Amino acid sequence: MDEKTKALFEAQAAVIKAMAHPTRLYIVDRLSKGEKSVLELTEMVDADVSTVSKHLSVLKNAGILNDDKRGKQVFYRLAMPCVLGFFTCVRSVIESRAKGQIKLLRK
Amino acid sequence: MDEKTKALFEAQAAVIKAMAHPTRLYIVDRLSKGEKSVLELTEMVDADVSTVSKHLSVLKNAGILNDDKRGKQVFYRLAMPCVLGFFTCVRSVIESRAKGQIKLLRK
DNA sequence: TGAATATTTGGCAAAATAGCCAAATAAGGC
DNA sequence: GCCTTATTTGGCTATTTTGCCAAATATTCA
Repeated sequence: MDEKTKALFEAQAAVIKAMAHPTRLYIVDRLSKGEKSVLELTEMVDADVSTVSKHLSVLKNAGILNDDKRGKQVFYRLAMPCVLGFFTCVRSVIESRAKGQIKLLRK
Repeated sequence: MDEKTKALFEAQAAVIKAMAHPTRLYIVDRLSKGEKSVLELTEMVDADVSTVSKHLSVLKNAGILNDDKRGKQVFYRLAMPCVLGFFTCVRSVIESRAKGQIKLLRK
């Protein structure tokens, strides 16, 4: 694998890695309904504000979210709605794996 | 966030996590062209066979790949081609972020 | 049976990640 | 300016992930 290809896949993996966390996935899901402030998200997630803030910055740095400061609050919103397509696929992966396991038991 | 929701997002994150590694992403990309043996993939990836084997088992356990033992070899193939849709989105995330940075410089 | 080939597993050390607390920063209202 | 509220950052430890080597396992062939 040449350097250029390696860099390309590293960049792509970095974006996916940003999504690869239950809390961050949940945040993305919530933001699909519209923008939310850090505090609003913190209440939904039930973790320390600093933890949520760090999750948000991971998603923002990956290019998945945008932020918008208004007054004392920072509102985050989905910059790339295409990531919502991940959910459909991931759910079908889980479903398919579950079905496979049932089949295995029946044999 | 109730327990059920938490479990759901953990399961979903686990699948995405399996994709969140440059080598594994590359493997998925290669397998989109058709099945390959562990040795073939190892040559493409340029890492230890044991490392590649472990990456493959991560992808298999996540339900993304299937394996098929024929003789001495084990052939892996894409079980869920929908994950290929990730690439399109991820590339557009990278492109959009790059454009944003250029804009930032011009201001 | 024994050698050769293909793959997986165990174990370990290095690196990356997560999450909490405390402290710093920023904005608004008095 | 000072107090309150909202968010971010620094720092620390615990946990997880990686990737290599060596060893184990499986399969074919002589």
